[in-house]
Amino acid sequence: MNKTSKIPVPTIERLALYSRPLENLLDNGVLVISSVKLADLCGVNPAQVRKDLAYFGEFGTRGVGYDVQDLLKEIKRILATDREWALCIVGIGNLGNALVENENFRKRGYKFLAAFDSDPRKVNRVLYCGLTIKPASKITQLVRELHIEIGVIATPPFEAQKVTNLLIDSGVKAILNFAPVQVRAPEGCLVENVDFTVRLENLAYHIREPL
Amino acid sequence: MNKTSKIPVPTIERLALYSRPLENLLDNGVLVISSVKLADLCGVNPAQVRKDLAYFGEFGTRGVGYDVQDLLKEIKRILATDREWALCIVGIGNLGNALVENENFRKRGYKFLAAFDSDPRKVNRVLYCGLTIKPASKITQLVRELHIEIGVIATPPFEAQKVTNLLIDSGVKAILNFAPVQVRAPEGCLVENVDFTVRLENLAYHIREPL
DNA sequence: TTTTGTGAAGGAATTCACAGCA
DNA sequence: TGCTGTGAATTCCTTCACAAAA
Repeated sequence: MNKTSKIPVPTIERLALYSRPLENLLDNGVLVISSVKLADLCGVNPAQVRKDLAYFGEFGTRGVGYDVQDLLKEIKRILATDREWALCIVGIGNLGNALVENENFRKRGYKFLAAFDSDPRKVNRVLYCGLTIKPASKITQLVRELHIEIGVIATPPFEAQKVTNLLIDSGVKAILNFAPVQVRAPEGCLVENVDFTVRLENLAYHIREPL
Repeated sequence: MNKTSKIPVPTIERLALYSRPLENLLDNGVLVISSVKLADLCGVNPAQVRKDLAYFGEFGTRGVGYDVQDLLKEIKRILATDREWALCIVGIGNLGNALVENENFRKRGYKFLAAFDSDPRKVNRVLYCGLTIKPASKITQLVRELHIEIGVIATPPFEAQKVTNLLIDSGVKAILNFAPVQVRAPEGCLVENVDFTVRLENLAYHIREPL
């Protein structure tokens, strides 16, 4: 039975959310958790938790709850975070540097195998994580050689679309874009645009004086 | 007529999205834009654009479209980005530094007035943007003195909830949290959790080999 | 009894399709 | 004619409420 095609996007986002407290519970030796408790930890409705999980199988035991370790393993399997992913980053400014050095990515299996910048003054600099910054002209070659699957963009906005196209032509399957423009992907390639100012504007709207 | 209470959250997010290409259009001397073209630039449905805008008034001209300058002004008024917002940041690691130095925030009126870190080695360091890092013990005092409205958190995860509580007690109205934990806000205070790894896991799910 | 898994109900957001106006 | 503004239809997601199972 393949239900994959009808799974709501928000469900996927929440699976990632559920895995965070589950990791803590596992570390703290908690063996079993109910949908009510997990929901509470994540700030969602308990029925939501059960329904989200039920899309993928029957992971719980009625009258008992979910085995923490099993559930975490299942979620990781579903999200494919039980394996390593090959990433590259383009644009090593303050933000790009913070991303490439970020331990959270590494801990979850997201490994940066290459870092690019178009600024000749940055090329050949060695990053704290050990990577050497390569010129943007090497993107296609290295993405192919290293089998990079996800490209992270932290360039200035005016370069972001060009870099996106280049990465996609080179074979990456998805783009995580931090440049403050909406980049477009040709069909078949996935793009996530992360714009911090959009989040701030959202907050500002809700706390501002009413119109 | 106050429709504010029934406005969908996604509508607010999209208003921020619409404003980006509108700024470009304005810079390029484009005077008028149709919902179809704006929708195309943002990757949404044209009816969506019209409906979103219609929640707040009648900004367009039938048969013509929307005046770019007027529309942008209206959106900025709605989102309250036609004024300045006082921010502080807690946690000056790589990411915190990248955020506080980020020109995009400044350009949109989000001004960091204070930066905090609990690491004594960082305290008193002067940042590129001119701010001096203050000890976390000064949070309450400075947030009050500077009338800081939004707190940005870029601490390690285990400190994030404590810092959240402190900021809220000190009077901030909203929190933008970059620490990879879901922080909880007591009632009345707004929190946005931005977790990059959640975005990556979302991408990974969609490009992985099917289960 | 407790808690899952799930059909049904309810609610929310998107898209359609067209009336209304320039 | 061309494009907005909007009720109606549709789609999508969440929550309820309870049967089934341990």
